[in-house]
Amino acid sequence: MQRSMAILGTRWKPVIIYTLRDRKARFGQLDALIENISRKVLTSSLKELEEDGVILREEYRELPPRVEYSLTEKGKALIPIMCQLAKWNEAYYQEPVSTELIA
Amino acid sequence: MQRSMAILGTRWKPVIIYTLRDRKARFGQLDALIENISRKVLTSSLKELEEDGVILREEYRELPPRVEYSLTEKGKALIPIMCQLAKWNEAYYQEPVSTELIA
DNA sequence: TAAACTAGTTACCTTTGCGTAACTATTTTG
DNA sequence: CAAAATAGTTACGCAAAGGTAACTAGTTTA
Repeated sequence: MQRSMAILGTRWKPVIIYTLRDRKARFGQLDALIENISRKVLTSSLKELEEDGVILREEYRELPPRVEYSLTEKGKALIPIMCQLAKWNEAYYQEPVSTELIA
Repeated sequence: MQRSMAILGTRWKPVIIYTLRDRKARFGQLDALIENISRKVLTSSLKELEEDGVILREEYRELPPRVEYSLTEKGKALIPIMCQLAKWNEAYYQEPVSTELIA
């Protein structure tokens, strides 16, 4: 469990994986699809998830450049888990104790 | 998903929930069961998870004092998810890229 | 020639997460 | 009287996570 958390235990990485559950996506698409994430965190999270074998980065040497991100087999194995995590909140949602805004 | 991550998106909270999947536990037990966690992070994580309705804190006014932590219904709903997350690592384990030690 | 598009990078800063170690309060036990 | 046990708290500090804004490079389009 601790090793899983060493890979996934941040606010944004599970959101990125969840967003890639049913599509490949380009950098700019991820930036647009995921509300509130900054490009900087997106860049570094993608890089680390690639190093950890969860996502695949494919660079097409075209003009303008195109880079597509998708889940590896290891990453795809997380899809049902991420979906359950997303549903968990919907089922048990309560107003946050601290007034912390989340879009 | 972002709301789920606002509650769970840290390295230790999922580990705490996983540890409580099949038992109530006292503070000192959790401290002993979870390798490498510090008492300080344990304290603050337990407090926040209680505020978020995931765990229940029961204080028995005895001597010496006894406090038991367990999962609420909302927390119990996470048990299968946490178990799958733990298994995910075992199935897809590879040597970490960065030499980051995890017990 | 200037603007737009893509996929970032860079600099700078703030906040959160986490660690270590020492300390507290209360009562029982030796 | 001192030590042990329980459940923390407190002080201090470091590193990682995260945010904002400006900038880069190469090419296509107006």
